[in-house]
Amino acid sequence: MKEGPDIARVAALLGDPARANMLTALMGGKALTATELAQEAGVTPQTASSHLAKLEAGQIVIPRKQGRHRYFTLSGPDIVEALEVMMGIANRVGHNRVRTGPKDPELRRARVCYDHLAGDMGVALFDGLSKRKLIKTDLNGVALTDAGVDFANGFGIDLAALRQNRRPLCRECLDWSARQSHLAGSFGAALLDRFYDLGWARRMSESRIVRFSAEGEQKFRELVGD
Amino acid sequence: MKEGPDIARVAALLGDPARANMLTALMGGKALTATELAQEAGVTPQTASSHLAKLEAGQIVIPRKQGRHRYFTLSGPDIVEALEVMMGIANRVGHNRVRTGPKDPELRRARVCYDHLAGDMGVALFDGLSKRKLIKTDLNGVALTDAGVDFANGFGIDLAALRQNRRPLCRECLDWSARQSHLAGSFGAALLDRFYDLGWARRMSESRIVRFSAEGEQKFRELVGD
DNA sequence: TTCATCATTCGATTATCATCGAACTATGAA
DNA sequence: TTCATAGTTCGATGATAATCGAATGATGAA
Repeated sequence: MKEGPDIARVAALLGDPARANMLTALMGGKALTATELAQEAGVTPQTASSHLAKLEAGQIVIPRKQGRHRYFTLSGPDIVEALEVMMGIANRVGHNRVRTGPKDPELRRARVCYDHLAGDMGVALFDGLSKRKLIKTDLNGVALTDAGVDFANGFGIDLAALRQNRRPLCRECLDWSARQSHLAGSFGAALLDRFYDLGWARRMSESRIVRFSAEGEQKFRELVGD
Repeated sequence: MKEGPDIARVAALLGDPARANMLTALMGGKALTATELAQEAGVTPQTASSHLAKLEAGQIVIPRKQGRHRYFTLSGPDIVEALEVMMGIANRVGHNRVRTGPKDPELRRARVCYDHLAGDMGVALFDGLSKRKLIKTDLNGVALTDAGVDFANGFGIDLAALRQNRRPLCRECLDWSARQSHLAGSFGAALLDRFYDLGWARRMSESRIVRFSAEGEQKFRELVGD
């Protein structure tokens, strides 16, 4: 006992409902102000301020001052990873929130998972790219095929730039709502960016929902080979 | 807000020091009894029982009754993953436990990370296999090379059997003590098993420490090309 | 059966912490 | 300057939950 790093301190910081709501909101990838986070968490600004001070002291979030606002972001990809894993666990053991709001169906359909597409359409994307043999999955994980490289270039994705990053190009990410994998990694993020740029989809404000336009969805269906 | 699975409930279960200590102990891979876990956590049996009831209700651990003992194990690999990620975060932000016991140096040298080798020697293994080009790391992660496959067969590892499993063969796992990657996945686990079988090393009881014999260490050094 | 050990339940205590009202500071706009 | 908004600090309140002593049930050993 008394071995190693202190998990409890980190876990306790994620273990309060108000803080968990804030962090989940920050998984959207956008920096949010203290008041926005207070609303997300459903608490008063005073309470939110106290929570944010704790999260900041624990180096879970990083504040950035701009004018009279303070914008908060998650302190690193490891935080995202931790939240993702815990969502997977919570989903597996059936720890869903008591009230599932009206936004729930849309969320399960298409949402942003920090920077890539998740939900049913995220899973469809993964399956579609696999079926078209643009990505392949083996025991070592997911990888882009030669055909996939050609596709990426044709689709307007600069693979060379992505490779600059230390981050893996392709990564599986367990989708808590669909119980299947969707595509993460820098390639997954780049795909979603292209969907935005092409006008196929856009982020709903104040939410993780990704809404596709009619044409956008049709193009998407063609892409995944439906 | 009010979207998705309830992270907070899971995180709160991991967020108590006593429970975190218990779970860390279970990362050793062995099933432990309630009293053993009470000792690990540094609390009385009554308190431990209360914690274990909570963990069981939250499906974080699974009890198995045997005689008058109750043996507990982690409920799935996702729990291990969550604990690992949180250790990484805790280490990054410097949340180490206040008292670092006398076992600390040995732990940092060689310990079991659920089922594979971690610590300095775990990192040395990863580096050694890379240098000998038995494994390779690219943007898609770690993979066994052709030479690596030959090596595994010669070393007494049944890759065909490992492939039965859905689990990835090779996986990087961030070592919290060395701040570098060591080798996880079913191949990583199989390697450690062989070290045990060959008598190179053995598990210390009541701890995650892996202790190498003198000859064992020498063989290990040859293996990693020192 | 009798005894010892493992584990749980109950009850009481204690400490921690989330919460919010009120007051205060800081920044920007008019 | 004056006003409005963003955010924090302080203090009080209330609820939750961790802890352990004592008692109870359950299993195996003698």
